[in-house]
Amino acid sequence: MTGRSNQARSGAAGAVDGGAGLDLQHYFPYRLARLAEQVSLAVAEVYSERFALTRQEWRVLAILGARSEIATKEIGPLTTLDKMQVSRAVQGLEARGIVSRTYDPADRRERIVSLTSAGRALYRKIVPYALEREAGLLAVLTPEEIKILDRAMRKLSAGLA
Amino acid sequence: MTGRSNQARSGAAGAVDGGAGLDLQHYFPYRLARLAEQVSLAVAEVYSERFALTRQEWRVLAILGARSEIATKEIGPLTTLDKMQVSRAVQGLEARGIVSRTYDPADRRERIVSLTSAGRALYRKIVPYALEREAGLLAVLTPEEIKILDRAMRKLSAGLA
DNA sequence: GGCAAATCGTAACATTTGATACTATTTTCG
DNA sequence: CGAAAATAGTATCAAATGTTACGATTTGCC
Repeated sequence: MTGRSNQARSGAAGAVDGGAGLDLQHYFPYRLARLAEQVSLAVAEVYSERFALTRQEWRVLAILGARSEIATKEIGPLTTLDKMQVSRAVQGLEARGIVSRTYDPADRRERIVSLTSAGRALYRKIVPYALEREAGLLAVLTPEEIKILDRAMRKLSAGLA
Repeated sequence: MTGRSNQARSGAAGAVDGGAGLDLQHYFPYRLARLAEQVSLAVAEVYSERFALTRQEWRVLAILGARSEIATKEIGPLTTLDKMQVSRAVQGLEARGIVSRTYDPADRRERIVSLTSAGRALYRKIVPYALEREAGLLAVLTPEEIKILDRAMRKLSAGLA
C-alpha cells in the first residue's frame, strides 16, 4: 500500500512473469483484514472468554447500555448485524436474563428490547475492560497517528459507501 | 478513539448511569471490524463475483502467483489460514484445475502445490483488477495519510503480537 | 371498509466453518 | 534397531452462519 509497492515486480522467484505481481503481505485489503481479526480476537477475550458473550451479543449489549431500551429493528443498523443475527443475539441475551422483551403496543409486530437489572450490572462490569482494551491497543500510537488513522478510516469508509 | 471520546458520558438518554459509557459507533475495534468488512466485500467483488473464488482460495492463489510452487504447510503462515482452511482451499482449487499437487518425494506426508497453466492464466487475469481495487480504495487518501496509516497498522499489529 | 402489498421477527433448511480425531509417514532417542 | 512421539494433511462430526420462506400484523390504496 505504500504507493506502488504492489506494482510490477517481475522476474521474482519463478512466479508468473510478464505481468503485474501482487504481494499479499503488502496488499492493503489483506493487511486490513488481518489486523481487524487480530484486534477482534484481542477484544473478544473481554466479552467472550470472561463473560461468555458472542460478538453479536456484545454489540447488542453495547447498544443497550447506551440506550437502555430499543426497538428490535433499530438494532441492526446500529450494530451492522442483519436481522437474523439480531434475532439470534437478542434471543441469546434473553435466555441468559440480560435483556427482556415486550411487544410494542402501537405495532404488535415489533418488539422492544430492554436491559434487565442483571444486564445493566453486566454492562457496567464489562465496559471498563472493553475501554481498557481499546486504550491499550491505541497506546502504541502517538496522538497524531491516532488522529490521522481516525481520519483515514472515515475517508475509506465514506469512499466505499 | 479520538482521545477520551469513549470515556464517561454519564446521564445520556436513560442509559446506565454512574459509570463509564461506551459508544459503539466510536469504539475503535468496532469501527475497524466494520471497515475491514466493507473493504473485504468490495474486494470480494473481484475474486468472488467475477471469478467464483472463495476468500481462502483467493489468498492461496495470490501466494502461488508469486511463488508458483509451494509446500502445503507453508501456505498457512503466509495467508493467515489454519491448516483445515488451507486443505479445503487447495482442494477447491485443484477441483477447478487451478492447481495440481504432488507428494514431496523427500517426505511423503507433504504435498507440493503448483499452479497449472490455467491457474497462471487466472492469476494474470485477476491481479490487475485486484490492484485496481486497492488503488481505488486508497485514492481517497493523501500520500501522507497512506504513509501514516501504513505505520499505524504496523504498530498496532506489532503491539498485539 | 377491504384486499393487496409491505414490514417485523422467526422457523426451517442449507451451507460454511470450526473442533476433534484419525491415517500415513517421519523423527527422536533409549 | 525399534518403539514412542511428532508432523502433514484430511475425514468426520458439531456448531455457527447464511438463505429462504413463512405467520402475524400493519399500511396503502381503490
